[in-house]
Amino acid sequence: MISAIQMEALLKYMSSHIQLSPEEEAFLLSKVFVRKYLKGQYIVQQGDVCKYECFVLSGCTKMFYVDDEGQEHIIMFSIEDWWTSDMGSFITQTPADFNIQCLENTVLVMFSYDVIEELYANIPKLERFFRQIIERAFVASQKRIVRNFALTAKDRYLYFRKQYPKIEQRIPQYMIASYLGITKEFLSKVKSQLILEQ
Amino acid sequence: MISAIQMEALLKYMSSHIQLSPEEEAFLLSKVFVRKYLKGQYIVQQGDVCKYECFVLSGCTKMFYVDDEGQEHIIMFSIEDWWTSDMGSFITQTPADFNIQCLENTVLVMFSYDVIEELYANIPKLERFFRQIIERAFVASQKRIVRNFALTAKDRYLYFRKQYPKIEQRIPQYMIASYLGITKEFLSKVKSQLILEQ
DNA sequence: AAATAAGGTTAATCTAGTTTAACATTTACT
DNA sequence: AGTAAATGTTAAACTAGATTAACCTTATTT
Repeated sequence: MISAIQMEALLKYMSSHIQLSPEEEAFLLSKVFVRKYLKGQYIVQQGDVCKYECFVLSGCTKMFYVDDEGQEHIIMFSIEDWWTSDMGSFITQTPADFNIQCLENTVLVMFSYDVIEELYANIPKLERFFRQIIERAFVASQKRIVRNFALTAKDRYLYFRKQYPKIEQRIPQYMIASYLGITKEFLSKVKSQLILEQ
Repeated sequence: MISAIQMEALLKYMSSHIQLSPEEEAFLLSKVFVRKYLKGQYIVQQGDVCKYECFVLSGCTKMFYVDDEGQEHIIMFSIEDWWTSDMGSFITQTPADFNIQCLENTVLVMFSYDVIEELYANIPKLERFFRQIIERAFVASQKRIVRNFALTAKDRYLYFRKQYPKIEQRIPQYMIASYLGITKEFLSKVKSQLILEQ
């Protein structure tokens, strides 16, 4: 279900945030499993219930919403050592508003709803850990709302490039445009202006 | 520090989400205090450390960011039975990016950083409760990002009006415009178009 | 009741970003 | 290597929403 190398990667991530006893680590590992997806495959589709919170061991995903006009709006990317799920769907176990799709071949550790609840019940430290992760994600989300209001497209792009240099390398430009809330054509224009400036 | 009526209001809210024993309730109440603010007063100012998570017993607040041009961007409003704090500042105990100001005379139950930690340590149910609150806030924040991308100003306004009819009544229109990410002039135009339509 | 301040409206002008469409470049596949 | 598909660029025409500025309406204060 989960190889020694994968276990190690997950525990290494965990231990950089909380200290688990060997028993707690073993308990955690006994409850989760690993799943591999190919580039292009969907982890969650709009309308399905999101059954897992997924920890990314390797690869890259995008979470996005498709609006009434069929336009895609990218909410977030996830790479190694980050999480992905439609949390709204997961916590209520109702149909998802968002899609999650792999932009590369991707390996995930899958935490089901019941497993998460069991882990919270048995290892209070883990509930604390997840609370803190979500707190940070919420803060980041609020700050993104403000940036979208207060900054121009150019400054949002510069911020993204500075904040997520690793992600920019791996992802087609038209998806970055979608994440920034602008068209690919306009991002292209912004980039050519930036080149002229320096 | 906290009156019987105020205690009752806080416990009523709590009990609609979690079940606390009388001892746990008493412990909680012994750790918090109530503070009253007048209309216009600041609970948190950009640059200060946010020392409390505040539960709103009565009144109304706005949280906002002031950008380099001096423009105000409203992130959220809080009314009765909701929480307010600059969570980014609170969880790291570093200077706040945002301001929180009272739009009416406001009565708050104040949870300091140390008290929150103590409550988490002594009442695991409370940590669970706060985790769930933040999960929901995060989901709402992500959905707001998507709405800001996918909807026109008019549709964002209609959504706001439908979702928060009570808040709309209490708040000047120019602040709703700021929350929606548009100018007061444009919101005025949107509203007059809506009147013509029906 | 007048005066002031705070909030809201209207309209003309302007601009950041969109749309459309044609073309260029890179990547992946046989 | 050659072709198709995916990604990126450029430029002209357009639009949602911003800006400016003048005016109107409603509360609040004296």
